[in-house]
Amino acid sequence: MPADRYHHGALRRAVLDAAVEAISESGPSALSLRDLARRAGVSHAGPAHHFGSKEGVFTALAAEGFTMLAEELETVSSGSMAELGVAYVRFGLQHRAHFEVMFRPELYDAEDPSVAEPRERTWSSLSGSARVATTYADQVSSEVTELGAWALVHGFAMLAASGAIEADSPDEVAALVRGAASMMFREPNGAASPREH
Amino acid sequence: MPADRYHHGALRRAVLDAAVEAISESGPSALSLRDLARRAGVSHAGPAHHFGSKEGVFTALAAEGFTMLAEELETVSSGSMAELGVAYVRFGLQHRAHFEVMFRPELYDAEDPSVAEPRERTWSSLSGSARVATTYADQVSSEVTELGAWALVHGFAMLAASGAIEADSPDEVAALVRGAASMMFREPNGAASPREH
DNA sequence: AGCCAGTCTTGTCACTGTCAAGTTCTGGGA
DNA sequence: TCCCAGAACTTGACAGTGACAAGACTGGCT
Repeated sequence: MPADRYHHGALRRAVLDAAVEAISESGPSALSLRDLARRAGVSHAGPAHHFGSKEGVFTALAAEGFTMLAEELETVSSGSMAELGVAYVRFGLQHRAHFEVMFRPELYDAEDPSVAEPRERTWSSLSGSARVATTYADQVSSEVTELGAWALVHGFAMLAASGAIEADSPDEVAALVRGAASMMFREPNGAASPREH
Repeated sequence: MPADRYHHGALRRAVLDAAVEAISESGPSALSLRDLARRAGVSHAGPAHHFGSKEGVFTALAAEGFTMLAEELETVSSGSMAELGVAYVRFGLQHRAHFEVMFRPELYDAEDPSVAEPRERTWSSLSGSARVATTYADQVSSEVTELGAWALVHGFAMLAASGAIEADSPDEVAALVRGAASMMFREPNGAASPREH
């Protein structure tokens, strides 16, 4: 459908894509509805009309992000904590724009069902795997292992996304995560573990 | 020094305190220089004049935050990874405003020496402790243990600060961190640190 | 006394998010 | 076929923002 029509017809997608682009360029705090409007070829109030407000745009982005992440984690059915962690971090690097919004809850409406539902799904993937991974050995409470798993993985993702970890490629970060996860959960250190000396 | 003088005399501190207050109320992205000016009892361009720009205010806050954190960690000389983690997370909860700015590098000039120097100090506290804690047992590379330690601790701090972890008191979070750290680093799970080495 | 570098103020600019009111389009009932 | 209710966008306006230039005040030095 041509861009010069009065009814854009695909404003929602156009705005969200523009938002991802804009956030990738200069972060979520620099996002401007008027800029989105320009990128989508629409009048300055178009985006706000469709999403209600700026917060509405962020909420839609967060919902989309959590949904993608949940699906991503659910395909990693190996049950290995290390592989789940790798997937989590990989997602953070691959969809940086979404990821940055998702974990900045003051930007959007975190209670909105479209966000809360997939967020619960990602959480149960992680905590479920952590529970299984430590059934064998430990006397630590399950709360500790589950939250510990999430914290480890989330910390890696945050540090990698903020540039605090200097790694040339996502694969390098993945190797780090794999190593740390198997260290914490005493999983067999698997094929991908770092080369031994 | 009276507040109605032309030369305020303590504008820097007044603005930074106002910033901490404002951020505690509604997050860093809602911070407005003009609001800081009002809180500090100063004309609308006062803060920007002193700090150069809004980024300058954030840079000063980040510098102050990393300095406090570095000193905090350096007093935890027990060498126990668990206790370092507790201190890290406790700092994040106690100085939430500073903490939120510190790990949002797009807000400030992360290369500024006033930020970079204390940031290096906190990092070496953490990685040093991680290195010691795993001297005994592991065959994992030191990069993995050091970054793993940081990620675990940072992840807890982020999740706690963003409200993702429901804990009634900082002490509860501290207990979680202690548990997860000793799980990962195989430290004795007791309250105190390993005295031998 | 005279000056001057710093400290803060005033005035203005382009830009932002939101809202109310207007315009244009779409689909479906008669 | 006509028409019209309402959805999809636009237009216009408002208060608020960060940045900058230019001015006003201050206190210390000679």
